[in-house]
Amino acid sequence: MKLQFEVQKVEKHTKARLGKIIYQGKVYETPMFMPVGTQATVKTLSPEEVMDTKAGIILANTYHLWLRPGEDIVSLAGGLHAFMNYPGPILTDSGGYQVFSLAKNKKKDILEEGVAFKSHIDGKKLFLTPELSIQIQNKLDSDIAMSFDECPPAKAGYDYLKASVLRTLRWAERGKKAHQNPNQMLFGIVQGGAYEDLRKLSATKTVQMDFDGYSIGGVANDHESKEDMYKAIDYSIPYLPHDKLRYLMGIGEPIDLIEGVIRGVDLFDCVSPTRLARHGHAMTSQGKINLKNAKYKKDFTPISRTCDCYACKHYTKAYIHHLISCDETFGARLLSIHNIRFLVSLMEQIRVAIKNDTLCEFRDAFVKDYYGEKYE
RNA sequence: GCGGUAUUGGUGAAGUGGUUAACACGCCGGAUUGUGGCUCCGGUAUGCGUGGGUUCGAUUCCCACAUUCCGCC
Repeated sequence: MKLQFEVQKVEKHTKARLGKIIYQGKVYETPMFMPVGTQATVKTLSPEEVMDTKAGIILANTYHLWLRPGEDIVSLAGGLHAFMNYPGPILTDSGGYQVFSLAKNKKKDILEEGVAFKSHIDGKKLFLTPELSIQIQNKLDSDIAMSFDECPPAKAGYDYLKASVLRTLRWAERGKKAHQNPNQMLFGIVQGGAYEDLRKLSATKTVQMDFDGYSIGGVANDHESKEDMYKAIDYSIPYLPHDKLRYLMGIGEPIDLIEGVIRGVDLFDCVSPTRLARHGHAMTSQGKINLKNAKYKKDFTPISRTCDCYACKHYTKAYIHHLISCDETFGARLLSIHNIRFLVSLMEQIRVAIKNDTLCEFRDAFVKDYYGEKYE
C-alpha cells in the first residue's frame, strides 16, 4: 500500500504547508526532516533509537545497497523494512547524487544511456542507468523511490545545465516506464540550478509525467550560495502540484529548513545531524557547539536543559567530551540521537508556527538565538 | 672505578656551523547540506641536557659536569 499524503493547511503569510502522511495506519506530520541511513542504518543508531527521536521517514541509498549487500540480498530478506528492522517509511535515493559526490574528481562518463564510473570500494567499472536505478529500488522495496537524475556542479554554466536538465527529463521518463512496484511511490526531480527558465522547464515537464511527488535537487552541491538555493526553490515550487509531496534534497541546516518550509517544502533530508555527531558537534538553540573543545572538560550539564532526548536526559557535556576525545562510538551515538531530535523538534516547532500563522516570527526569533550576530 | 654510547617539544623522532628546527602522533581551534564513518584545513619547540670555550656566528665543533644505556673490574 502506497503511503498517502494530504495538505491540511497553508500558512497565512507564507507558502508553508501543514500536511499529514498516512502510512500503515500511522500518521506522520509534515513538514518533516528525514535522517539519512545510507547503508540501511542511521549510522551508530538502532531503529528504536531513531524512532525515539520521533523521526518518521528515513532515507537509504540505492548506490550503496546496490554495491553492498546487493539488492537481491535485501529482496531475499523480504525488502529493506524487514532487512533493517525499520517499521517507518523508507525513501531511497536514486544514486544520481553519488555519481556526483563519490566520483567528483574522478573519471566518469555521463552518456545518454546512463553513467559509467568506478566503484568507491574496489574501483570496479560500474554503469548505472535510469532503468537499473529504478529496478534496484523496486527490489529494495522502499516506500518512496527517486528518479535517477544528473547532479551537475553548482558552478556548471547555463548551457551545460540546460543540456543536463533535458537529459534528466529523458531519464525520468525512462525510469517511470521501468517502475513496477505498486506499493512504492516514485518521485520526479527538478533540476536547473538557479535559473528561473530552467527550473520552470524542468518542473513543468517533470509534472507532466505525473509522479507521486516531486523533489528539488541540485541544491546541496559544492558550496552553492544560500541565495541561489532559495532561488532554486522559489523558481520550482510554483509549478509543482498542491496535492503532492515536495522534497528538498540534501538540505538540513536549521535556517535552510525554515526557509524551505516558508517556500512550500514538505520534506528534507540531510546527513548533517549524524555527520556532525561523528565529528563531535551538537546542535543547540544557541547554535552549533563543538564538544571536542577543552572548555567542556568539566561541564557537567547536559547539552540542552530543555531537550527531551535520551542524551540530554542522562548525560553531561563532560562525559560526551570524554567519549569523543577517546573516539568511543557511544559519543557519536549520543550526539546523533541529540542532533536528530534537535531537527525533528525544530520541525515540530515549525508545524506549531504554521498552525498559528506565526512562521516568520518564529524564524526571526530562531535565527537570532541560533546564529546570533553572524546572520542577518 | 674504567671504557664506550646517547641526551632535540607532551610523545616518537629528523636535521644542519649561518635567514622561519622536517615529519608523525598528541594537544588547541575550525570545517562538514540527496554520507567514500576513522575525513579535511589551520595552530602548536623564543629553542636542541647543564656550564664554559672556539668562531663574525653553534642545536651542530671542543672541554667539564649531570643523566641514560652497554661492556669491563
